[in-house]
Amino acid sequence: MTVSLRERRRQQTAREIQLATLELAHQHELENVTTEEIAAAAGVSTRTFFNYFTNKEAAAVGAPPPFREEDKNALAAGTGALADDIKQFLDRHIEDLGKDDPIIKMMGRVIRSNEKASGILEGFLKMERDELTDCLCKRVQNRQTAASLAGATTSAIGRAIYLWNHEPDLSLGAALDMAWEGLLEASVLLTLPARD
Amino acid sequence: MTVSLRERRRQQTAREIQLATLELAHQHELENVTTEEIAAAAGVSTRTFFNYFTNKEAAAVGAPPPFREEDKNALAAGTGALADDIKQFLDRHIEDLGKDDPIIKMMGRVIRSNEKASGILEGFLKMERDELTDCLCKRVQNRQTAASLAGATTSAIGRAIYLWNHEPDLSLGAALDMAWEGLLEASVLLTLPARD
DNA sequence: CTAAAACTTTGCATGGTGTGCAATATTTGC
DNA sequence: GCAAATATTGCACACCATGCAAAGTTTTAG
Repeated sequence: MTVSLRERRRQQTAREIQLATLELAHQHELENVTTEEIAAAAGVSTRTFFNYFTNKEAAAVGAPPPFREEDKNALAAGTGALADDIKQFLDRHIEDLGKDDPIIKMMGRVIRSNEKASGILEGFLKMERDELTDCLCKRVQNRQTAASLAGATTSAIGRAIYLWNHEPDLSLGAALDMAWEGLLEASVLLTLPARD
Repeated sequence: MTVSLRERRRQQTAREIQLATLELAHQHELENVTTEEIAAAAGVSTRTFFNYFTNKEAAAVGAPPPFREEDKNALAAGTGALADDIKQFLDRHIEDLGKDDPIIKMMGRVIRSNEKASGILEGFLKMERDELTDCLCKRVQNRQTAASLAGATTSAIGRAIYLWNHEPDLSLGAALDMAWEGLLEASVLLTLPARD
């Protein structure tokens, strides 16, 4: 077997704790929920809760799905227009995110109302941004350019999730398309010499 | 007088607490410093510390200088190329930031090693981003475009501060120029139909 | 100038947070 | 099965953050 029973149980417990955290946070706001309540809801001791997550905000955020190696390689080695290759990369990643649909929706609410949680997410996003910057450095020479592209790209994901959370009838993919259009139009405007 | 004695003393105390926090954090890492130590170093009681800031991370971040109303108005009403008007806006803001030079340098270190602190800063930055988005909505029709521009702009500030913190011989203004160049080049690359 | 109103500082009590440690229980590889 | 590795748990402890009430300071107005 590829993963041991132990490993699977660990993942399982971590997920149960995250779900318990998000559900309680959804009902009472995370700040009004104690770690004790979360642990009880997840069926573990308080101490075990802290063996999995250092605090309830980290439990709410969990471990966001990472970029796929294959997608990163495809982006770094791509030969199409840069914008198209990045968009394809984003589409693939958004697809992965969509699989955790309910978790992400609940998380969105928590993060908008909890600074500590948003800081923890920001930490993950920063790592992703750096990862993407390194990857894009293989397509563009200047590191600042790569960093700017990576920043624009990850914040498009952020805006897409925001839109999707606030517009009930929008699919995650459609929200990404809107955010992406906005990014492309912004790029055009920034390169324009004179006003509209 | 424009501000009362009370108000001036409040600002003063807040600043003393922030400085005490940053100095202690600089020596021992913020997480190893207790609120009690910070309060003692700032010459106030622990309870008073909490009357000013809800936690030590907030004390480290303090209250970042806001955008100037005049600059926002100039940007919203500007008639030059959008890129030029935004750059001018940024230059003015960076000038304000430069006035708190030592504070920002110390803060940078704290924020890079403390998730809670970076979440609090992220909260301020989000407010600035939203402010800028509203402002740019007067120059561009599509809100997603404005949001994308605002995101790219504020993250250029972030990258400039990062560069300035890591390259000893770089002025804050020069760092902004580098980050800005990166953004412009990224914009060109995103609008290019085929590969370089 | 003074007295009441408004606000600030402080100590104390209290309950939640997060870690180290040691005992107990479970899984794994042999 | 059994020993090694890993997980879970209770307990103790230090720190964090808030409410409250008493004491002190600044402001305002007569």
